[in-house]
Amino acid sequence: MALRTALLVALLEGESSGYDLAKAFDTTMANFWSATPQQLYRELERLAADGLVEARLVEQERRPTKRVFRLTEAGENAIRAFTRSRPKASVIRDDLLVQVQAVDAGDMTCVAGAIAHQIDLSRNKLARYERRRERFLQGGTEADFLARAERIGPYLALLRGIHFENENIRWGTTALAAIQARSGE
Amino acid sequence: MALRTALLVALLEGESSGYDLAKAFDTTMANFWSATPQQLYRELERLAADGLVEARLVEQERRPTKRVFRLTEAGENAIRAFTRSRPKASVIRDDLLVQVQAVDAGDMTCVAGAIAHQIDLSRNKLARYERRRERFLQGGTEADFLARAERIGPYLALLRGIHFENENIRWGTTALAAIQARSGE
DNA sequence: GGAGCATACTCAACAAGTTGACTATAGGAG
DNA sequence: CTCCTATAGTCAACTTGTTGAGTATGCTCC
Repeated sequence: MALRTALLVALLEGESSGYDLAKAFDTTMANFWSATPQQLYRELERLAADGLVEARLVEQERRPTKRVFRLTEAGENAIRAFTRSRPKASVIRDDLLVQVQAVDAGDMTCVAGAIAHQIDLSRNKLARYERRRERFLQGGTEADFLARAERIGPYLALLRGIHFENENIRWGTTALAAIQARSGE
Repeated sequence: MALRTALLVALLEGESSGYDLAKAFDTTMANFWSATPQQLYRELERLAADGLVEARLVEQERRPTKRVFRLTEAGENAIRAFTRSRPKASVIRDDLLVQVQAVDAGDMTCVAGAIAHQIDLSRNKLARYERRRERFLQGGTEADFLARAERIGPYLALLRGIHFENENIRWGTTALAAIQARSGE
């Protein structure tokens, strides 16, 4: 039942269609919540049935009609209630780390390749995050932003993504060097 | 089908019962793979049915008899094959970050409490990881260990956990300060 | 003018993960 | 002598998450 709240929280950014949410999830929430589009559509149905979101049809000029969803008051209350609950322990499942754990019994070259690839992905993510961060800050300092902005949650969550990807790159570099030294290339 | 490989990799440490694996998962794999005991028992059944692990009963002195599982050659081959496959994108689901994203529309004091709690947990984990690290190094340097150890995978995976928890603490401290400054104390 | 791509979904089937209750043995606390 | 804890599991029901296919509109590219 936790995808529910992740979806509700995503709708804090304003009303949005399932399709848009699916994309937004990829960019803004992907750091701390993964979900496929199918999950979102299904859960939005349920949220609407439970009255936490409201749907309305929007006809568009040169595109298919879409259904946009908006938080109801009940939805906002659910978010408040959620922030008062103890967060469940986070879930992580990372194939790459399983490969690393098994590296000595496996194919070192391939695992090294996988780490290198991961470093690349992290660099790209980091670049996107930094751009997003600059849009938040608009030339000011972080301290300024945190003191004055209307909402700081999305910025703080983004900051975590930045820290995370930085660490990914740092760790990856160390691990890659160690494995390459081993496999004797 | 990826819990399979995580389990096989856990069995690289030596034969072990489902119960032991459940605990080992908590300490050594929990950094990058979460699973409940029930999942492990069920998956071990399947692995045994598929011939990737072998089970045997071990009677004990003052405890219930247990079934210990050991990798078969087929299991070792499966691990090798896995390290050659492209790792699937990692999955993360973190309630705490959802709360942070929603902090402006929620209960700031509670979210701050949740972050503080998380920092505590991370410090504890970190302490445990550092102790494990020292057992690996046995007084030597990291470079030495990485050059000479029989297996470096478990150490590198542990290192990632250490980096991760360090970052957790650093980010949490920043986020906590920002939120507390906001909620006005 | 057909192929592919982006938008905007729906449906069905299956796989994976979670929860709670239950069975047993044995040790120690009070 | 009962309760609590740790070991060592099993079973069933349920919820979530994943995958693949299918529908429909309209744009652009060649």
